[in-house]
Amino acid sequence: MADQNPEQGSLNCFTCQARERTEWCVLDDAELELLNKGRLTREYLPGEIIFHEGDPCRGVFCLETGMVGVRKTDADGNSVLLYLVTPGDTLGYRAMLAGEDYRASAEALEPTRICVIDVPTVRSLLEHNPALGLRYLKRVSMSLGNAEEKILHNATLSVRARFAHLLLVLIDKYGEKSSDGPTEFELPLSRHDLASMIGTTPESMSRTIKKMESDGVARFAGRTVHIPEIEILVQEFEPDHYV
Amino acid sequence: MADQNPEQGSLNCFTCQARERTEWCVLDDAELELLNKGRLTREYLPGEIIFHEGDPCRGVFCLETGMVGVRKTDADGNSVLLYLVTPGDTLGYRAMLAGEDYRASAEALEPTRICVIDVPTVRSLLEHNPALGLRYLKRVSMSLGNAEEKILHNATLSVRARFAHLLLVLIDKYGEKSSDGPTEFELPLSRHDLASMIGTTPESMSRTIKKMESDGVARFAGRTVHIPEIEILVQEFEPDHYV
DNA sequence: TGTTTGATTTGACCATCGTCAATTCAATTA
DNA sequence: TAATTGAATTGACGATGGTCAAATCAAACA
Repeated sequence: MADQNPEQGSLNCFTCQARERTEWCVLDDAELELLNKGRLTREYLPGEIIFHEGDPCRGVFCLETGMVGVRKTDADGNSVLLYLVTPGDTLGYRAMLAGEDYRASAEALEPTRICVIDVPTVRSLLEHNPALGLRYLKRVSMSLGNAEEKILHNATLSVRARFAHLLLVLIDKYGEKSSDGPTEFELPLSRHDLASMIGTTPESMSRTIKKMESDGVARFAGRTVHIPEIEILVQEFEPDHYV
Repeated sequence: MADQNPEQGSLNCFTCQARERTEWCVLDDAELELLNKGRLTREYLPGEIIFHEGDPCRGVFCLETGMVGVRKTDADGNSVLLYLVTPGDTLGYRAMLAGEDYRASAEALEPTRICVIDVPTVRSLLEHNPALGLRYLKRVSMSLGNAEEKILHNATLSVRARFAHLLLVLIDKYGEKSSDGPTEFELPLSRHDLASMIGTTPESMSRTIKKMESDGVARFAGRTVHIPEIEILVQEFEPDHYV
């Protein structure tokens, strides 16, 4: 794990660019001071583990730059990639709020700069500012809604439909927001990780991509994806969706 | 929907038997008064819908007696049964806390008695009592952890292993808590609903049950299940678990 | 430029599981 | 008791998608 490096990025919570996009936006100056004191900045290189499934919760992580993947692995080594965490997102709050050990692990997928806020600080802030709790409640509840949707999708949709859905989500997050017409964007993930996001194997992922190309739904060159018509992708996911 | 029936069950939040097991246990008398005022009791017969996916959130439901199933259904009519809600559980809080419409529907599976607390009341309580928010945070966060685990299980385990796991969960909730030796208990669900809890079809459910019987793992007579040795069931779910 | 290494793709195979249709079972009612 | 109804089971079939092994590709490096 790389050491703290105050040269780049913001020096503290007051000047942090990401703050307005995080839960902390509801804190007043005194509370920000507390937050800042309970804070420690860390840097990770791709592949480095931020926390492991089963580890006791160390606090809440605020991602400043880079990208983190949240994975859950079973005894046989099978795993799913549950979340991609990007700047402005918080990480590790589920375990903290549930009062549990981590039930998933977090790994840097790119060079990543993160602040860790220790458990007592977060707990104290939560106990004194109901608005912060409400913020987290909203976040966790929406996340639960998404997880439940994923359970339904995985149970009822084909690999191809799930992949179409994943592409739409990734476009929404990493691509330009043109709702129709041709779209081009960069996948932030390897084939292996794409596969584990939709609960399938790299082999099936490959074949699905190939089939989609031959059907003219999308073109893949390495991590670059070209989609001639977004609407076609939507119909892959919702067969009865009409324009 | 049956009308309010004050003859049976508790008359108000102060005398409610279930209260100590709910989030409301952190409220003081003044807050309980408010809760009680924002409350309305309803009764439902099996099959009756308490709320529908897409409906605007009406509040938080407290289950006093009976049982409710929370289902999520897609455009093609495929559905999964996400939760079984039993007395002392709360229902519908996810949508309320996320500030969303319901993203699943709730249906009475047995004759059921529920209190509804309207949105403004819950919101007011949450804004003034951080402890209540923390309670809900814990509940939603643990629920999210379980949902994420389910995503992993559905992606990596066979129907049979998932069913073994479901049986263990149901035994833990509805059976006697003997950790070893023979166990007998009543399934609270039809074959169809068992299937939709693990994301499969009634046909596959039937065949899985048949296979488990012929393997001596369990015996099924209608809704009565007899398990000669719990540990065998655990091994179905975790093949490398050792005694 | 050749080599190494890991990612990706392809091929071959087949197990699991979903689908559809028919049958059996069980509970309720005429 | 016979008839009705919906749930559960069984059979037959095939598609989807997983597994394993081999081949190919691409990036980093000597």
